[in-house]
Amino acid sequence: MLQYVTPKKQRMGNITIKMLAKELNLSTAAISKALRDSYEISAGTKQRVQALAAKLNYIPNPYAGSLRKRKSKTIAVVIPEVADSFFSLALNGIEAVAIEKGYHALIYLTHEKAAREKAILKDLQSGRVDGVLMSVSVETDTTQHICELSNSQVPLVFFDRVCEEIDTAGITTNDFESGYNATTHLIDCGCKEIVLLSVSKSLSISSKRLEGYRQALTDHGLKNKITNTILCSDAAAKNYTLLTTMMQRRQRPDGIVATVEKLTTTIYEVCGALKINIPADVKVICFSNLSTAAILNPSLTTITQPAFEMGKAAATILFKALEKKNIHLAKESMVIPSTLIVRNSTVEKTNIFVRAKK
Amino acid sequence: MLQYVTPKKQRMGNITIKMLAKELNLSTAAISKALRDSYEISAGTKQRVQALAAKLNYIPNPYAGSLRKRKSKTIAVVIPEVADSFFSLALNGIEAVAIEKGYHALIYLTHEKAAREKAILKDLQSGRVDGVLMSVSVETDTTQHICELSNSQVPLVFFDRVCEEIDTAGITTNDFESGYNATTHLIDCGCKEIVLLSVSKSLSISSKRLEGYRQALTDHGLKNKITNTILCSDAAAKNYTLLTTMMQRRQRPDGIVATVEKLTTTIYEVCGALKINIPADVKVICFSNLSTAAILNPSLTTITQPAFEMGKAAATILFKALEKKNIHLAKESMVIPSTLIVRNSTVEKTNIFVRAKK
DNA sequence: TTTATTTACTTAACCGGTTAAGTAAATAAC
DNA sequence: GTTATTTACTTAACCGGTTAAGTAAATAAA
Repeated sequence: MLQYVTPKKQRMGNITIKMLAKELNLSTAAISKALRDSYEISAGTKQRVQALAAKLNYIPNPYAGSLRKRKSKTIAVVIPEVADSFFSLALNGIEAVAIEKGYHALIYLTHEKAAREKAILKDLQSGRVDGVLMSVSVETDTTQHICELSNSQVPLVFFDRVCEEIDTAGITTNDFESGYNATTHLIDCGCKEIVLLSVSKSLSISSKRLEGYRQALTDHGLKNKITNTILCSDAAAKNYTLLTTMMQRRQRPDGIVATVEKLTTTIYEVCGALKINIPADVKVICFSNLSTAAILNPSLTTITQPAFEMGKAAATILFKALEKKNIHLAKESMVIPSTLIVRNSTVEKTNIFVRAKK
Repeated sequence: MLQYVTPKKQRMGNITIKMLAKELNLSTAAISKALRDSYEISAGTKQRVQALAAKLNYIPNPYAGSLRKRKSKTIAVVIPEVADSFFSLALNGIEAVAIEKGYHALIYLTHEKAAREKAILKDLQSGRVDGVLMSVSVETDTTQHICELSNSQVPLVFFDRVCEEIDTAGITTNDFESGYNATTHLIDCGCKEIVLLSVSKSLSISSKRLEGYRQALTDHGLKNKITNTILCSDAAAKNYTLLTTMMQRRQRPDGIVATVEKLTTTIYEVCGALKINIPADVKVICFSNLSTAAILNPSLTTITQPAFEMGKAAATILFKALEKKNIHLAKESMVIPSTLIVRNSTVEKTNIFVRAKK
């Protein structure tokens, strides 16, 4: 029953409107209109056209329509990488909305390279997409390429890593607060020597999280520690060295705020190698969407961003702009709060396993 | 210096070949040829055309060319989900090759639904893409929609989850062997009551891993245990219940082979809740690409698939087929082996942290 | 009955490129 | 000096749809 009968040799190209027209002795215009259920076509003709189209499995060529209508029904998603919980969840949210709206999503990875980002955005001025969702790369320190995209009438919505110089919508999370809360949590846990690990100086999220961190230290009488930050890189090996040095210095940190997920592994490995106990010797909190945070050794206290929701919100706003004209995108910006989830990397082991939710 | 000077109000649409032609008093054909460096155009004219194109930031409309050339320079990637280490790494590999070849990648998520998969593949018959890379959904139990895509001249390459009824290339890993090795590893570790957790009955990878598991049990005198398998679902909560029941039954398993990554969390949580010690009471090995496997509690023994390489290989083969005609795709199939990485979930804790590689 | 309107189409232009075929002028061959 | 060839283009068709404008026949209004 599940067997598939090989169909008779199919024509080379696909079925076109022209073929339907010839078959039914109608003009291509009539076919086009019949398929779009135009009032100009009689019910009977519509029936015949639609029946034949279904029978021959007619599927319109999307590019022909795109050309004429100057709409591609396609958006671009430009992100630094996809092998990252935050971005893959966000992409998931974006795709969900796109599918629902009948749009297609092109994916582009910058791998944190400004040059790649520039090349991608330049291509996107071609009319290939109706709009762009993006999260800027770590390397991005100029905005000209983004400006040029904006100037060529392509609606753009940022998510997470926004570019504030550009007058458009940005979906962010409460980075300042989160940085503040993460730091305060460590302070509450008794940390005095808190270090912040960043991965960029220019990124909006980095500087906001940093500001939150500094404010928290200031508010809690640790203002003299606010320069306790370390700029990590993209290379895990480099970071391993960097963190090893850090954990061996005279005034060893007793608290770490990691502003990016991928530093988690390195931190755990360095502490493991140096026999530094988490959380007894050093408490660790990470900005992370790792699904395995709860089952790490020890389980990881996180600031968890609403990744899926942010992707969804960004896409929703973009489509709103694509559907209605004259939306001032900048006014559509949103902030969706992150959640601080306390686990064993900042409090003594209780070994409580939380029931999987939903 | 990094300041961006707002450009003079730009024209509505983009620059077209027609505009360049008018400006230079040439035909559109001449412009087109000049831009493609045709021998039919004089050096001087080419210079002028290219200079003006650069000055006005001319970017060709991709859909106009696609329509005429019947090539979209775009491929589709159809995968069950993206928030999964294997697929995001594979996507990464795919994108790397696509970019290099000047192709664009559309991403489609089936969310393991056969209906979504069908709708997507139907759309892809439109000429939207030149080729398709896919990993079938768990629900897929018929092949008609895939046959139809193949029949409409769209080259298709499977990766990981192949569909053997279709005569095309498939990039897989050594699933049988991996199932065999995983099971043998547990047997070597002393397990007698080994259970295999699957997520599908029909998926090629599932059945191969299962066969490997059964062969291993048979080869080691545990043939009577080969029906010790549990079919899990997509819902974490359901699986939690399922596994809780399993771990409470009279003959409790002392070894678990989880054939999918996402079961890891549930297994750890259930064992945690029931105070079952891993690896003392039960040893666990997972098919997984989790970057955090090494820092889990306990660190996780895995069968790690070459995800990035598989994506890369699949894309490479697809592009080969797109560039040269008459490639019999089925003959291009490849098997890239997975790696068994022993960690603390199957052997007594040694608390060795391995240095981050690379 | 005559004119106005509606119905159900067709014609043709258009989207923005590519490319086969044609052509005038310059250069080469005889 | 005449013909053949090459150079450097132009013209026009084409890809596969959409849509503004036109039209013949049927129906409604005057």
